[in-house]
Amino acid sequence: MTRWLDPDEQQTWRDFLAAGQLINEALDRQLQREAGMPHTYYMILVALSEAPGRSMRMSELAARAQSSQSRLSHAVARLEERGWVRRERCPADGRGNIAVLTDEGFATLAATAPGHVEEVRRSLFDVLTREQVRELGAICSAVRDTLER
Amino acid sequence: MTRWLDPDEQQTWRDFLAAGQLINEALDRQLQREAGMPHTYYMILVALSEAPGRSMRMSELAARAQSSQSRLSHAVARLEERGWVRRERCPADGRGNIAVLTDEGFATLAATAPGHVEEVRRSLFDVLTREQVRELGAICSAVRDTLER
DNA sequence: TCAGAGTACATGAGAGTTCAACTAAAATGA
DNA sequence: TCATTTTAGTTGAACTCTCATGTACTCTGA
Repeated sequence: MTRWLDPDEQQTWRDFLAAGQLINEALDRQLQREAGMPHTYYMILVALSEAPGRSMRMSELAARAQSSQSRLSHAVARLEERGWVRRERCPADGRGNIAVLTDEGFATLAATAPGHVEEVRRSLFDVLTREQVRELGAICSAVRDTLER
Repeated sequence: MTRWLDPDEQQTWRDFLAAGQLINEALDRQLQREAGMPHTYYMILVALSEAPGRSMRMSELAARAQSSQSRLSHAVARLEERGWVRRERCPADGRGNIAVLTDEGFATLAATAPGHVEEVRRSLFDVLTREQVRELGAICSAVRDTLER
């Protein structure tokens, strides 16, 4: 038997979907405007910028940037065209590729980060109380732990 | 001055993004598998199914299904090809179009809903305590109220 | 009553995503 | 050692989304 959502759950679910979408749209619009890239590309640059040598194997990068391999592959191809990332063959594993954040890529990131953080605050943190932020953290981390296997 | 995220906020933000994406991916995969449509299309069918006469003006439908007008227009075109939705001219306003859920569309929805709800529970509600669900509801509704203007 | 502004929706191009191949290089193991 | 399997990554096609633009209709006010 299907366990349908009761009215409260329905409401929560719809608010959850709406909130998530509103935030993602705000992020995408802001980054598209300021840096001409979608949020998924931004996450890739961030992940690279935090890696030692600002470089990472493609598959690890996909995991860190929450991207599928295929998506990452296409995305890095675009980022490479813009000169923000470069690909090198992996010496240790002939199958591997290493994505490297270029200086230009890093500069773009540095220039874009403040506006992005501002948008993140505006759309999420400024809306919530400290307590709610804490709760949200616990909730999302629980979801993540469960769904990430 | 940029108000950077402190480490806790960083963690919350990343968990938030990851959780949202995991849930959306789970939804999309499930619906693609079971009904051959993305979640956005499903939301359109749901909105229509709840409207009087299972029909709605395009612009109102866009609002209810959290879609841009353009996206909705493309989506309804596809749904029409599959015979799940039909478009009629609006008698009261020559500019308007009315989207109508067909019987086939309704049947598809009815057939798909149980599996979808199951997925929603698996990815969100079953993961959280009652209390967390309550908190999440308040949080998302606050975000929604703020970002929807 | 009619010109101009605004609204409703569609459409086409460009960009991103997904999915299913496909290539090439390890790893496995008999 | 060699055939098989697994892993890493890319690619192309089909699809969706966004953005800008276009078309048709309605509303407004002089």
